[in-house]
Amino acid sequence: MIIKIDLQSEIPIYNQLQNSIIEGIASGHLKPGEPLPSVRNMASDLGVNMHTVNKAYNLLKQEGFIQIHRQKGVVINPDGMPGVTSEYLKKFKQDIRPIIAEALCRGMTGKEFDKFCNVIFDDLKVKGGNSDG
Amino acid sequence: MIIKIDLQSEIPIYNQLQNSIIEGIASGHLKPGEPLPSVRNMASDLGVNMHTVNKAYNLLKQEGFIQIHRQKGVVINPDGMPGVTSEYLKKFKQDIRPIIAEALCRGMTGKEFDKFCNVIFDDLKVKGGNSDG
Amino acid sequence: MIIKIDLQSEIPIYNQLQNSIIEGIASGHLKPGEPLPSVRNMASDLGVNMHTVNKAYNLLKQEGFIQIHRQKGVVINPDGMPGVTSEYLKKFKQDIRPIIAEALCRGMTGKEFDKFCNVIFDDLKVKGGNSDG
Amino acid sequence: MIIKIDLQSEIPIYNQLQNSIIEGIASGHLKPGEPLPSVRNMASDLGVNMHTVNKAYNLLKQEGFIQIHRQKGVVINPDGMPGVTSEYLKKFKQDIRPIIAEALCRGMTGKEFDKFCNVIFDDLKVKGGNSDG
DNA sequence: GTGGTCTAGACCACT
DNA sequence: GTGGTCTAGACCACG
Repeated sequence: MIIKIDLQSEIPIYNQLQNSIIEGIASGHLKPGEPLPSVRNMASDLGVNMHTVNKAYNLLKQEGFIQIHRQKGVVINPDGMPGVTSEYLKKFKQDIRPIIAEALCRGMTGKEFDKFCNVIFDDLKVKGGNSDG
Repeated sequence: MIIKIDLQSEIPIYNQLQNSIIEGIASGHLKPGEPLPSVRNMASDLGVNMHTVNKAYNLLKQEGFIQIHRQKGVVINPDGMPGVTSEYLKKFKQDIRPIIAEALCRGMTGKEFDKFCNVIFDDLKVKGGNSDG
Repeated sequence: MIIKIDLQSEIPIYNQLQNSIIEGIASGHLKPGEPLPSVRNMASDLGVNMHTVNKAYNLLKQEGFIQIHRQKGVVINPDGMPGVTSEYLKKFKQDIRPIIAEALCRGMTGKEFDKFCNVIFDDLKVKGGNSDG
Repeated sequence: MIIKIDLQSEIPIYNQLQNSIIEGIASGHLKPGEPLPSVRNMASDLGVNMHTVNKAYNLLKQEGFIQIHRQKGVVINPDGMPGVTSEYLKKFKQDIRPIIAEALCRGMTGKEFDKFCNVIFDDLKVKGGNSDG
C-alpha cells in the first residue's frame, strides 16, 4: 500500500492521509484486521509530522474504520467497516450536493454524471483486483 | 432567492455563499443576466461582512458564473455558464473520488450511489433546491 | 472613427475612451484640427455618462492632445501633438517596466519583445493608411 | 531583496508588491525555490497591512510565480516560471497597445521605442532593477 | 450607490 | 509560527 501525499495541495495532509487509507480499504488493498504502520513509522515514511498522522488515525477511529490499541498498534477494524448510517447519509448528501449543483450548472446531464462516477467506482475496485503492493 | 448561511459550519461562509448561488443557477432560480444583490446588501441580508461576500463574488467571477461591473453591480453571466472543461473535470474527479471511496468502503453499490445522486439532481432541477431531507 | 467601449472591462471607461482617441490620432484617423463630437454627442453615441466623456476629454486636454473651446467644441490640437518630454518619458518607463519584467520572467527575449511591439506599431500605423471610417 | 512601496502612488500597493517581486525574479535576485518573507513579516517590513500582502501573494500564486504552503510559507515556484502562454500574450498586447499608441502619437519611432525598452531590459537583467534613472 | 482598496485586529487550522 | 478566514469600519474611483 503506497500512500502519496501532495504537500502542495490545499487539502490538509491529515485529510489526504485519511482519504488514502479509505481508498485503500475500498479497493481491497487494506483488509479488516490488517495492521497499519505505527504513527511514528507512518510519519517518517511520509515525511510528515507525527501529530498529523495521529490526527488522521484518530478521525478514522472515530468513524469506525480502524482500531487503535495502545500496545498492539493500529489495525483496520476487524469487525468490518461501518455501514451506510443515516448520519453518514446526511454528510454524504451535504458533501455531494454542491458538486452536483455545479455539474448541473455547467450543463452536465445526470447520465454523464453517473458515467463519470462509475468510472471512478470501477477504477477504485479494479485497483483492488490487481496487486501492486 | 433565499440564501441561508450556517455561521457555525466548518465550511467557510464565502464558500457556502458560492455554493448557494451555484445551486440557484442550477435550479433556475437565478437566470443569466439576472442581477445579484450588491456586495453590501447581500452582506447585510446574510448578516456577514462585506468582504466575505466580496470574496465569494470574486471567486464566482473567476469561474465564469457571474460578471462584476464596477458601477452597475453583479449579474449572472448573461453569456451563459461555463461548460464542462477539462480543467473542471479534473477538479470534479478530485473532489468526488474520496466521496466515492468512502461510499464503496461502507458497502454502497454503484446503483445505490447513482440513485442518491439522481435524487439530488432531480431535487435541484425540479424543486429548486429547497429540500433538505 | 469608430470607438468601441468594453463595459465589462476592468479598465475605466474614461480611460478606454482616452486610449481610443490617442489610437485614432496615432493611426492618422484623427488629424490635428479635426473636430471631435461634443461631450453630449459622444456620450450618447457610446451610451455612457456625460461625466465620463468629460473626464476623458479633460485629461486629453491636460496632456495636450486636444483643445476644448466653450462654443466651438472639441478639436484635435491643431498645433500638433505633444512631443517626447522628459516628464512623459518618466511615465513611459514607469508604465512599461513591469510589463518588461514579467516578459523577462516568462522567458521572453528582447528580440521577441521587440517583434511583438513592432507588430503592434505597424498595426496602428497601417490602420491609418487604410480607411474604414 | 529590498522592496520599496510608494504609499502615495495611485497604483494599488498589492500591485506594486506584485511587480516588485516579478522584477526580483526577472533580475535573478529571487530564484526558484527561494523563500519569501511570511505574509506578516513582509507586511511589517513594508509597513502595510497583512491582507494587502496576502492579496499580492495570492495573485502571484494564481499566475504561477510563487507557491504558497499553508504552514511552510511562500516560495518562488521551484518548478520554474510560467511561460509565454497565449493567454499571457493577449494580456500583454492589451497592456502595451495604449503605451505604443501614445508613443507613436508623440512622434517616437519604432527604433527609439525598441531602444528605450532594451535599456530597461538590460537594466533588469544586469543590475537587478536597482536603477531608477 | 457601486465595487476596489486598505487598515487594524481577531480567531482558527495545520504542522 | 504559518496562512486562512472573518469582522468592522474607512476612503476612493467610477458613473
